[in-house]
Amino acid sequence: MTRRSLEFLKGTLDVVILKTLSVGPLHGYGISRWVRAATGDDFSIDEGALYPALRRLEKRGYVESEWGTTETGREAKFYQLTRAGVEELDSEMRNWERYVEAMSAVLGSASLP
Amino acid sequence: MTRRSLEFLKGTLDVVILKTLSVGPLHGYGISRWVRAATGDDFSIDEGALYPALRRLEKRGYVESEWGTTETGREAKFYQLTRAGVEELDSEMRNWERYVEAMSAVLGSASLP
DNA sequence: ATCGCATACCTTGTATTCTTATGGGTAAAG
DNA sequence: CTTTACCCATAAGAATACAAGGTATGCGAT
Repeated sequence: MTRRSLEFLKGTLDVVILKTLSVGPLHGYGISRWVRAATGDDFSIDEGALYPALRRLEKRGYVESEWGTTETGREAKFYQLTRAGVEELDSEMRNWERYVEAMSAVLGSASLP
Repeated sequence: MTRRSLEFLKGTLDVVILKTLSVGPLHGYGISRWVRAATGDDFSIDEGALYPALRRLEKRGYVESEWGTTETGREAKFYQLTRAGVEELDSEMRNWERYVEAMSAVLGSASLP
């Protein structure tokens, strides 16, 4: 059976991107591929969401960009985390964990027999 | 220290409401209180989100409403799950679990030392 | 008695963020 | 030479949550 890719819950894309960049500088397309691979196609970042998100993150000072050349010899804009970005990632990850706990508290409770 | 209430990720409010109603029929204010209690104030449903959400769910046939009287003698609109609502809850809960797994796959991976 | 508080409903406006659609361009592979 | 993979980007649209405000009732305390 075909497992459709999940839609992103609004607000979680940023932390996914930041986390991906915590491995090292990467360009948009690379981020997209990394995420898809890491999640077994469960997450597939649409480019219409990715590039605006990267600009958003840059505007907020969480990432910096620089044009460079990929391993395959193409021009690409490489993004890397700033110090503020590292802190933001840390903060958002804790937030996510707390969110999951809260959801568990609700969804895990007993319902009617 | 003060723990601010978490913002809802868009898309998860519905499943929280449906789950709350799976315990039994309840009115809006009661849902709000139940959720706050169950999550230790981590989730606090804003009324500007709750009532539109209930209408949305009713429009989609996942809940039905009926005016009644609360234990405290007030008029209140009681909502209860429909059969379709039960299925939707089930579906959304599985979806949520899959989402958490995908997020774990990303956030749990090793980053730079 | 009346004041405030908790209870209960609702609407409007605003902001954010994702999706869908669309567009451009280069290089490698079939 | 045509398709696939690589790479960037914007615009229109939908969806949803938040903020803020408004209405009204019953109850306990002053």
